[in-house]
Amino acid sequence: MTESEALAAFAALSQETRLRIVRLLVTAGPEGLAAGTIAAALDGAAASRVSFHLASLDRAGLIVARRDGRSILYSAAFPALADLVGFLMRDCCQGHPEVCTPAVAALDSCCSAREPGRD
Amino acid sequence: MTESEALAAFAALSQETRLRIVRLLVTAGPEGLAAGTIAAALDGAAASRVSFHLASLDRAGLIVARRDGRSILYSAAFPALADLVGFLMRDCCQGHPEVCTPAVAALDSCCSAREPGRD
DNA sequence: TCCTCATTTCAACGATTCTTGAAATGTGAC
DNA sequence: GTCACATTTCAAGAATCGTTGAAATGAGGA
Repeated sequence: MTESEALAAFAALSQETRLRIVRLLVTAGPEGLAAGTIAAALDGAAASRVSFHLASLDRAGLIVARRDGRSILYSAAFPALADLVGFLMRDCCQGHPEVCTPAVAALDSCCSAREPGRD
Repeated sequence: MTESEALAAFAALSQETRLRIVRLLVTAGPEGLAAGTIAAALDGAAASRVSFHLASLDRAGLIVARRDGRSILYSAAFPALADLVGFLMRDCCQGHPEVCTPAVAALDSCCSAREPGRD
């Protein structure tokens, strides 16, 4: 994870609609949700608006898209989220790395193996 | 951590200068660094510019300020960072919470006890 | 008290971002 | 092939944010 990638990721998460989408997809799990389902979950937000934000999250690498019939399913990019946490917390426990480092590593390995789709 | 607080935190982290400041303070540990030291570490950025971003990070709750003589020392707000991670990753491991939940909890407890200053 | 140093506040300009509605694309059903 | 549906693309307007330099604040030393 480079600084540019982290900046793009944080910028993506700093917008209300996008943060809600990411959290929705994080709890939805690897299966993901269709764009229309996401729009419906967001107080029936306009399709173009949701699409704009989904594209933004995809560009930031935080979500992954795959087509399923007429729908497009979006799911959280768990490895990217774990990387982002690692980027932010790296070296956070000066003098007590035995506490923090394993936690970051656990988050990373927890999520890195759980991505569906493109391998 | 509310959604508003998380949004403010991510917005704060989505700016290059601010992200560098936070990472600098995360690696600096609980002692923190003076505003002038931070400015010097940022390619000698203008004092007003650094001050603007420090104020922004402070408002977002990501850093803590304390006066030390003529200097003002800033340090990372480790508990807030851990909370932010928890907010983002909550319920991330559908079906395998035994991996992710302890990692989030470890990050949280790792950092929650290590804050200097205002108690 | 006066001076110097560290930092913050202020005002103004330039740049980027979000929303909306209409039109276009791509997919499956008849 | 045509229709209906799900989603994306496009253009335009309103709002928010970052940088800069100058002036103000606050703290310590002579």
